[in-house]
Formats: sequence, C-alpha cells, structure tokens
Amino acid sequence: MDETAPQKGTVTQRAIEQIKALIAEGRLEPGERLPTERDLAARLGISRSSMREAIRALTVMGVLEARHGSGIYVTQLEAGDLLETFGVVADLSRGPQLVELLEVRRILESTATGLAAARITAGELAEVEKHLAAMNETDDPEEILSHDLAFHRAIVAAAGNGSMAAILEGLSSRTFRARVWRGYQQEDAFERTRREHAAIHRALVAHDPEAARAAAAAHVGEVEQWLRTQLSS
Amino acid sequence: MDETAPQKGTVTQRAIEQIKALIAEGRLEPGERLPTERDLAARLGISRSSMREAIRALTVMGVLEARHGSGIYVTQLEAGDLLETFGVVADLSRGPQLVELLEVRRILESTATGLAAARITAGELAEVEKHLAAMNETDDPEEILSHDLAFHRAIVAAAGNGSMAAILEGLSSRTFRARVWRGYQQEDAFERTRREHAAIHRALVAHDPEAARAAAAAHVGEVEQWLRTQLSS
DNA sequence: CAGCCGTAGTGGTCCGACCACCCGAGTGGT
DNA sequence: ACCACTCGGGTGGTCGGACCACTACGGCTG
Repeated sequence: MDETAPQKGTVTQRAIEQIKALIAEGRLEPGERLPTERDLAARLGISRSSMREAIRALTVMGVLEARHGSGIYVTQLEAGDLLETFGVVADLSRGPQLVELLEVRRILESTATGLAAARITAGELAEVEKHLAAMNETDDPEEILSHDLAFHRAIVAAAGNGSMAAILEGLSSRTFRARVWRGYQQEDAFERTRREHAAIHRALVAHDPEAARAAAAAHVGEVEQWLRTQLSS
Repeated sequence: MDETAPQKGTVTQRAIEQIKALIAEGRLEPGERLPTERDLAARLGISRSSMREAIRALTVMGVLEARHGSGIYVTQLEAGDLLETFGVVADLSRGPQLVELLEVRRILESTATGLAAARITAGELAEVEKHLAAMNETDDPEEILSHDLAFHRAIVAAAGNGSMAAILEGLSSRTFRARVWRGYQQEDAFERTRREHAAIHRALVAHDPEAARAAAAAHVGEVEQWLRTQLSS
C-alpha cells in the first residue's frame, strides 16, 4: 500500500510536503500530537536525521511545535503562529526595502486604526490609554519604545482581524523599529510623536474612522518620509 | 578567544541566531558564500547535524540557499526571497481566518491597484491587457485562474513596491485561490469577474487612481463577502 | 586551442549511540 | 483511602562518523 513516490527533489523536501499535506487535508488537526520522529522517519522510509530537518523546517514555519521529552504537536495554525517568521524580513531588510515595508505598514495600520475607531470597546480603549499615558510619563527611550509598540498593538487588536495584527506585529518588530528610531528620535520627533498619538487617541474616542485612518497614516507616513530622505542623502 | 556563550535554548537555535546576526551586522553580504557545513559546525563548536538543522531553518526562511555540490550562499535578501513561506499561511488557513486574509488582500491590493493607475507605463499596461484578453478567450477554469493571477500580478508589479507584491503573491497563492474558487465559480461569478476586471482595466487606462482603488476593492470584496456568507451557513 | 574527463570538495543522506527532559505508573507514607 | 515522592520508559536533542550525489575546476587529450 506504500506509494513509492518517485524521487523529486531532496528527501527532506518531500517529507516537508507530505506532512504539510497531511495537515492541509485535515488528517492532522490543530493541537494534535504527531507520531514520534522515529516512527515518522520509518513510515516515510527516510532516516531520522532527514525527518528531523523536515520537522525543523515546519517548526520554523510555525506549523509544528516540538516539546522536548513530550512529543511533536501541530500548532493552532493561527495567524500568530504562522507569521512568527515574518519579523525576520523586517530584521534583515535595509535601504529601499525598509521604505517599502514601512509603506505596507502605513497602509495596513491606517486601515486597522480606522476599523478600530468604529469597533473599539471601553475596555480596549482603556488599555490604549494606559500605554499612551505611560509613554508620556517617562524619558527612557527603551520604555517609550515599549509603550509605543503596545499602544499600536492594542489599537490593531481592537480592529478584530488577527491575521492583520500578526502581519503588523512583524512589521513593527522591536529590532526593526529600534534601528529606524536610532537616528529619528534625535530630531524633534519626540514631541511630534506624542501629538500624533494624541490625535489618534482623539479619533478613537470620537469613534471617527476617517479621522483615525488619516491620523494613523500621517503618523507612520512621517517616519516613512524621514527615512526616505535619509536614503537619498 | 572563544566566546563560550552560556547555554540558552537549544544548540541549534543558538546557531540560527548567530548566523542571522552575522547577516544582520553586515558581516555576510547578500550573495556571499558561507564556509562549509563542517567548518561552521566546528567554528560554533556543535555537531554537523545540528548545524545542518540550523541551515535548513534559515533556508526555509529564505535567508540562505544551499546548492548541492557547490556551497551555501546568502540570498539577495529581497522581499521575494524572504516572503516565500508566506504562502504556507494561506495554504493552511481555513474558516474565519481565510476571510481575514482576504480582507488584508483587499486592503493591500486596492491600494496597489490605485498606485498602479498613477504610475503604470504603456509596456506594463500591455502586459496587463494580454492576460485580460487571454482570460476572456478561454473556458478552461485552470487557464482562467492562471491568467487571473497573472493579471493581478502585473498590476501589482506596476505599483512599484516589491515587498507589497511579495506579500500579495503569498495571499494569492495558487492553492489558496483554487480552494476558494472551487465553489465560487459555480455561481454567476464568471461574467461578474470579467466585468470587474474590465472596470479595473478602464481605470488603469484612464490613470485614475481613485477609480482603480474602488474597482479593485469591490472586486476582492465580492469574493470576501461570498466567503463570509458561506461560513455563516 | 577546444573539449573531454577525472578528481577534490561540497551538500545530502543514513546510521547508531548517548544525553536531557517530561510524564505517568508504582510505591511508600500518612 | 488519599497524597506525595520516586523512578523508569519514552520522547526530542545532540553527537560523530560514514557513505552517496553532485558540482566545479584543472589537467589531459585530441
């Protein structure tokens, strides 16, 4: 009953595709536990080393999760799991590509902020305000960055699209922003950032999607423009 | 002179971070060739097996590229390389998450189409029209899907943001759309799709960004809405 | 000089052993 | 009867070495 699939590509690559297919076909449910590495290797007729590489690949993709001493499990396959590696793109990009990513972020984040303005609840708004206040009460750049991230994260979460939130999370990865800000915050940007955040907050309170969208677009666009001019010099 | 870095996480994970750091710090340029697996393993004081898993992980991320018999090379680190795995998300998502991804695609693709309307050249427009015509002259669903993909790909390419194009490529992966369309095309959607494509094309010819944006948003939004109602039933 | 061809070196695969960790069954005490 | 502890089996993690498949380069041949 074995398929004896002809050789196409490397053995490991085949194993990756086969396991991925099992999940795509629904024969492996999210959270379910897989057979042991040794079993899987024997089943596909490959060595454990190759199977381990395949598992490693799927682990990196966020499809599988290996727990030492326990077993291998399928993740919940939520956007957060699968888009974890997305941050690597932002970490390794540079130059013109950074501007491109910032443009993507501007588009998505402005839309998300607009959606949030329409849907945000009192509780979610309180979370946003917590970080807004905390950000205004400290001068430690590290802490400001943290609350800046949390501020936007809370807003995006209120938009209700988990996948979009996961993508934006990658585009706002800590190292990514730290790199851009390294020079940016030396300008008069601190005060400007606070004003822009205040504008976004006002629009959220007023439940005004259009104003929120514009404010968020302007906010990200400021950084984008600054970075653009930096590159041309 | 060895660092003797204390144990944090698994050995392989450490190796991944170290190589990634080498690239982020610019000590490894895009296209450059790395030392051999055996060298790298010895250098970091780990076994070749573990090093291979680390390399496999970075290969999956699109950071490295292994050429059998030749060596390991750093990719060009362009968006296309790094976002290759993005398609897996679309392939493995289902249910409500598909709607979320389609919403992201609607936002990005409408913006990209708007940008394209403003910037598109005569040559790029000809490419778009080629696929538009080909799509109207066949009834083979498989071929229609191909030209549909190429139609949108050509437009997005004209927007001039390679990173955005790479993300949309993942969100429009073949298997993703095939799954959604399986039922969709049984409706009166064929004719409607052609009309919508024509509308997008008209806006491109007129170099009217706002019209192009609206047409693209409506186009993707149609499918999105259909999928949404499918899920609630 | 052009083209073939062998060989050194690379990644790809396999094997078997051992280590580090998790978990549940069994054991002892209360 | 119940609980806490222990300990063993099974799991993923690591290691070292061997061999295979392929590429690239240089010398050899015509």
